[in-house]
Amino acid sequence: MAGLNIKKTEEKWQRRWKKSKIFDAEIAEQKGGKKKFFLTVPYPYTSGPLHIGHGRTNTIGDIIARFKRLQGYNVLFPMAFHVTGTPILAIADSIAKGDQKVVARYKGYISIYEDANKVDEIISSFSSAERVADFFAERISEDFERMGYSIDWRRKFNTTEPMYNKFIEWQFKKLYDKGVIKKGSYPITYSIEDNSPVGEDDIEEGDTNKVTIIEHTTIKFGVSDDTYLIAATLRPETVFGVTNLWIKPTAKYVKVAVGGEYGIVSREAALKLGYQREAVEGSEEIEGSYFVGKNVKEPIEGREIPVLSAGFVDPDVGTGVVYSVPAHAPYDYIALEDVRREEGIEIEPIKVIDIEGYEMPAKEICEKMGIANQEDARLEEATQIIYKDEFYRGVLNEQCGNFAGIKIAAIKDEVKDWLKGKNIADVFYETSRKAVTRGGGKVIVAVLQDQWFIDYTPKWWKDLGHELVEGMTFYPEKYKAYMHDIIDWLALRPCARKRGLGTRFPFEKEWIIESLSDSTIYMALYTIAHRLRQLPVDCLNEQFFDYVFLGIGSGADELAKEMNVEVDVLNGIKEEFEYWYPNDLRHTAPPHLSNHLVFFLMHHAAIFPPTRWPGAITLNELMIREGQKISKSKGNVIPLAKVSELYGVDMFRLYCAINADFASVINWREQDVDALKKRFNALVDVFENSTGVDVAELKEEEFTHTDRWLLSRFYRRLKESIELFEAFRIREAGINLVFNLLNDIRYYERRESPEKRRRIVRNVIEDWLLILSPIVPHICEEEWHKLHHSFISLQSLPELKEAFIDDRVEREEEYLVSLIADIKEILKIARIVPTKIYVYTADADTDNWKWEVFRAIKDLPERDKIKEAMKLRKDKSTVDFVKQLMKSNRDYFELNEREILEREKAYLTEEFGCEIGINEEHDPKRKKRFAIPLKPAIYVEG
RNA sequence: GCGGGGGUAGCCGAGCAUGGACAAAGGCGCAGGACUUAAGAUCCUGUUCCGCAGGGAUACGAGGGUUCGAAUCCCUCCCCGCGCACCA
Repeated sequence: MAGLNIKKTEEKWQRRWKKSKIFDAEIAEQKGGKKKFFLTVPYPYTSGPLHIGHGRTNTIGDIIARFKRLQGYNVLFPMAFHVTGTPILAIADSIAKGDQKVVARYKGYISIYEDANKVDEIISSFSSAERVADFFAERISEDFERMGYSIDWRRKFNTTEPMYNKFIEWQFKKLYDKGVIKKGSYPITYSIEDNSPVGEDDIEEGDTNKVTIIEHTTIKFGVSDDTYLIAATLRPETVFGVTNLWIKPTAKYVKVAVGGEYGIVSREAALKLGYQREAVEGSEEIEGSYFVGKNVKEPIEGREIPVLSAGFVDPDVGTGVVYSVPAHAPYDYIALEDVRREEGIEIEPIKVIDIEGYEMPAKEICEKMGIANQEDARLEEATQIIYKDEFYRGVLNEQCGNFAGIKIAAIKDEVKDWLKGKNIADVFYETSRKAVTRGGGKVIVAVLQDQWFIDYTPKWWKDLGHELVEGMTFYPEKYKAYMHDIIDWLALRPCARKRGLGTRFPFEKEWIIESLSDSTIYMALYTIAHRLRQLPVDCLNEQFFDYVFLGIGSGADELAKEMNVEVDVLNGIKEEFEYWYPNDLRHTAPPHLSNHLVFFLMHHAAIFPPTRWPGAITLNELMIREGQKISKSKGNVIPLAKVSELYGVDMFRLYCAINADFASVINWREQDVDALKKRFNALVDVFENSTGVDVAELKEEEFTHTDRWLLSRFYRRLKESIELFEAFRIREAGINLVFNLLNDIRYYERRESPEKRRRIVRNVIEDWLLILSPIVPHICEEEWHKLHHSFISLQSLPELKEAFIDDRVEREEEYLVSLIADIKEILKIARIVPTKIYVYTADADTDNWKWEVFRAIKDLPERDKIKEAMKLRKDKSTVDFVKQLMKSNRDYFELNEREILEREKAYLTEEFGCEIGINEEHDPKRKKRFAIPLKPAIYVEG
């Protein structure tokens, strides 16, 4: 390693890059200016330190940014910080309250960056959310500098500062004008005890066993003129076949007032209903048994049906009242069988769904599965089977009036709407399973009445979204189709909350814009953020952004006057936006697809004209460590801040680039890291050993075959790598540039000598360093400076010396390698110590015909080859030859085998330690005839 | 349930889109050798089975199919991750 201190080298270049401001992106001069490239990765959320997992996406982003610079683009790669939302606030609150767990965790985080004696002082400042955010934003930006990222830091901002608020307000006004900001009710999982919405993280086992919201339909069954038993169902279309109600006799029921009517539901359901509908009042409690034996009026035709008792009814699921459709519901069928046996009540099932393969579906499935009582757990399974079969294949029959003859899948919602329209049915939300919060509070579904949301359903919007996606590049490509699906699926999205940090909702100030909704088009702000800083924040009103981003309004002069700024300043801002936008590439991770990315795309589609739509999205999978997810609960987090010290930044970057393709998860394994480190060190050695060589020693006319071979490999690999880079196939490019080239060099060195290797590497090192510099910029910068007084980070790709790419030279070497392998194979199997090795080429005097035949049939399909060959030379040995030829699967490529062998005779002699005979007459075992073109016959004497 | 991705040698992991050169890249591990006083590092060789001549057999989750030919295409089955919204 020649004493190169990697860590110091990295720091040195980071310092110099920063000092020389080489990554500050400026608008290129109009004439002869470079093409621009604007690349973004998601801004980090500043609730704590980042770890190596976050490092992958950002590193890939930087590699792309650097590659684009190398390609001659004027690159803008900015960064900002995300602060919006509840987590940072929650952390600050916990620390303020003295929550010891949180305090301990944050002390740990602080001590990653600070001396032990400062920790207490800093943690005490963390009772302010702003301090938390600022502290980590500052540290993260240092981390990023230490990762060698080529970021233009002048444009950084965070999402709670006034400038950003103004920008977000503008965005929401634009959306409001499009009519997609709406207020309405919205079901959500909710904790009664905590009196607040709960997400997956708040629910016990919420991450492993998800709780979703299920929409039930409630149906009213008349007890008297204004009082109803309210049954809940998932299958409202079966209401035509109802024969009775089920109720749990031992459960408590409550009469509640809903509107001007009274409904009877279980006590549990009454409570839930209170969170879902307006003006629900409970009154007296009634024992379930009170209703048993009474009759109620079925709502469609007004039939009188009995209320019966059933054990399977759970008062905490639905309304605690179930209507019975024994023809189609296994539970109902079995319960009714019990009733018949025990009480002698006969009730005929009413069949309402016709489905092939069943006469009476519920009855038949129970008999088939051998289910005989209500306690049988398989009833659930039977229900599922019937439900699915009937949903997809079943058709409503003549019992169902206008709905007869239509598939359930197609008619279900219509039936529901019809029932609602007749004031028979309503909606009741239930959780998909019984759940409690981590604190033990019961989780129910509440309906938020005045929730603001973004309505993504309008057709014009979805159409625009699809159009935008269609015009974009995705890598990996599969995500494009996926994105189309997501756009179709996207519906309503709540966009404001009552709690958290962020921008106040412009139309109702007690709401705060939720954190994903405020991170959709912020890339536009990067283009001008540093310039906006110079304006009073009050200037940043709707007219201002309209003018800068959309070019609309009453004109620059008037606007500038209103803002009290020079027109030039205003137009300078506009010009900068117009230069940089659109965002040419957004690089992020697949988990963002169905949330952030789709909003990013949809909001661009809605707000900006097509010329400002993003160009491409690339996504890399996440990083795991030793096969495990990286998480603080697993205790396997490596902070990004430690990368430099533990592994070296270039090493880390190389690992990120090489270890897995974008589409695969990277596994951070120490074993692999060590292995890569050896390779990396070998690479550095090769560089170090070559930069000192005097260029004057290199005379092209003196290049030998092996020199030319290595040069050919070199330039071929460089050329391939550039193409791979362009296609974002960074892993393959990196492997080519490091592993494969090192192997070529090693091979060369064995054939030649380390001294010659230095010379030849010196000949290509500049191009090599250039193309490798996006991945390992520090070491490349260091080596580059030994040869030039300029930053490699600012260089452009030179014209590749493609003339060195020489198929013939490489084929010749390949030929030699395969010959040596064949000889070794023979020596091994025959266990011979050779005294002399005879090699016979296929063009040796008598066998001249072989090349002719080879040439003649090279382009023919396999099956015609023998026939054609026989036309040329009628002899059985021709058949054998062609068969052999096909088996060996050689490309046709003409080489002068004799010449190669003569040239490499000394090498072969040295390799095998014995005399080599080329095309000599001596052939005691008659091997000569086995020679085929490009594969000589061999005879070993020992 | 909806959507999507996988299963490759002792291990990790390429390749499968465009079927043939795939006994299957690369790395790790293991074995042997060179170098070294030694260790480490580095380099070379080997690492399914059989074969005293460059060959053959079996193999890419399981089972079928298409094909002259399949890790690669089609079907069925088994098994394993992931996302599903108000959460950054």
